[in-house]
Order: sequence, then C-alpha cells, then structure tokens
Amino acid sequence: MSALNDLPTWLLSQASHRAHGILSERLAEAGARGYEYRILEALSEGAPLSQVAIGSAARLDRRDVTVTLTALVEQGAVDRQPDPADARRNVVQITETGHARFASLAAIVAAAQTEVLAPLDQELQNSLLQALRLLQPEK
Amino acid sequence: MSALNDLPTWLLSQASHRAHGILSERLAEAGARGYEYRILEALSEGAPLSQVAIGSAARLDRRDVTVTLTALVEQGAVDRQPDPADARRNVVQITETGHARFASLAAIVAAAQTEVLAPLDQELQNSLLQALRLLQPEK
DNA sequence: CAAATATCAGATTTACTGAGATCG
DNA sequence: CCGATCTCAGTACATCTGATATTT
Repeated sequence: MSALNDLPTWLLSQASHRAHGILSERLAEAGARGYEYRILEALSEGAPLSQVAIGSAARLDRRDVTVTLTALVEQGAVDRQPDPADARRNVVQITETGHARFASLAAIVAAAQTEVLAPLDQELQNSLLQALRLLQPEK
Repeated sequence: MSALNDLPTWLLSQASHRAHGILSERLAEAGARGYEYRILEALSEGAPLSQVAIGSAARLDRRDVTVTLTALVEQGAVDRQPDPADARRNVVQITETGHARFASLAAIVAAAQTEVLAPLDQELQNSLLQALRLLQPEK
C-alpha cells in the first residue's frame, strides 16, 4: 500500500468514485441520469416550481436544469409552461407519468445506497454518515 | 434538509468535493497540480521507472503521465531518457530538484489532510478512515 | 505477426461562466 | 435603467479511448 492509497483525501475520492459509479450505473440501467432523479425529487411534492427554484432544491446549475428539463418534458415526466404571473419564468410541474417515474427511480436509488454501504456493519455506517455530515462544504 | 442532502452517495460526493478543493487549492498555491505530486511520489524512492510503471504507481492514465512528465522535465524535477535496454520505453528518474520539490509538496499535502479532517475528533477520524478503506473500489 | 510502449488528438462527464433576449 | 429568468454557446477539469509509430 503506497502513501497515495492511504491519504484521507485519496480514500475519500476513491470511495466517492465507487459510490457514484454504482448509483449512476443503476440509474442508467433504468435509462435515467442522476440529474433527472434530482429534479424529479425536487418536484415530487407536487408543488410547481420555477427553474431557479428547481436548481436551488436539486443543487443544479441553471444550465443543467434547462437541459435536463427538456429531456423530462420529452418523456412526459414534467410539464413546463410560461408563468402567467411572471413571463420571465417557467412553471414546472410533475405529471402522473413523472410521479411514477420518480417512485421507480427512488426505489433504485435507495437500493443503490444499501449496495454502496454493504461492506460496512451498522455501527460503522453510522459513524461514516456522522463524519461525512461534518465534512460537508459550507454551502 | 432535503432527501438529496441525506443520501450517503451525496454526502460522500460532497465531502470528496470539499476535500479535493482544499487539496488542489493548497497545491495550486505552490504552483503544483495533483498529478505532479502523485508522479513525484511514485519516483521519490529514487528508483527509475518506465512511464507505464509510473502510471500504475500514481494511478494515472498513460496520456496524463506523458503530459505531466513533460511539465516535470521542464521544471527540472525529473529526467526522462530512452531506455537503452528497451527502446520502446523511457526511463524516468527524479532529480535533486525533484526531491526538494517533492519534500515541499509532501508537507503541503500532509497539512491539507489535517485541514480536511479538522471538523472531526480523533475517534471519528479513525472510524471514517476505517470505513473508507472498506469502501474502496476493487482492483 | 502479436504485444508493449509512448505519443497525439479528441471524446466524455460534471460543473460552471458569459452573453443575449425577455420581462418586471 | 436595473435586476431576474431562461436559453444558448462555450469553458474548465479530470479521466479515458482510439489511432499511430516504433520496438520487442
């Protein structure tokens, strides 16, 4: 084991890479991207949101919101219309199709979390999550 | 706190992003890239290596080894010569300048590890590292 | 001829930036 | 005129793939 492989920063980036690989692979098997799941989750409560609000909730750049919504509209998962109250905005709302899609993806995402954490016993999982919460970026 | 922010995969990716940001910023302050540090570390024992061997030790793609070595040669940190025993290969060796550079960068990298883990007490640091080692990708 | 090595050009992914158009 | 919103084009970064020339 070299020094590189024992650096905390390296361990973090490799573990993150593995986790991301598992999650995006499971989503890809369902024909979805991570961005789509994040946007559907933001809309899953049912309340219509502007694209800025979606970006804020899903932690996505405005550009990526625009592009991903175009794909979701094509799938019929969301409805995007100009806001009658403020023509600068779009009002985006999840459809029935989108609700079903989100439920399906949410199950996949939950299973992926379990898969990612499988190498750890319950106690170590708890410690890991506690530590990771303390290591989150400021904002 | 939304569901997104509590997903283990999300916590991992955000913590990794923060750690990477801290490390690469500290290295950038010294005018170095992460790749340079990783290659210098691989060569720091003093043994000459082929570029394939460097890529293997530093976990870098062959392409990135080639490009990064060109920069390191320009800095005088390494010496790259055709292998007299096998003309397909280059023999790369660290120079005195490279040793000094590596020592300087190693101190920066060590300080960055401390900075990354600063939000955690000793026990949680230990648990985190134990968990992360179990979450490393195969291979 | 098959395999290995280094190099070059470019694709890919995720995240972000700048500029234009529209509107409040 | 200023600021917010959405869209488009393009940048930045790390990583990887394909093609090529050379040598074993």
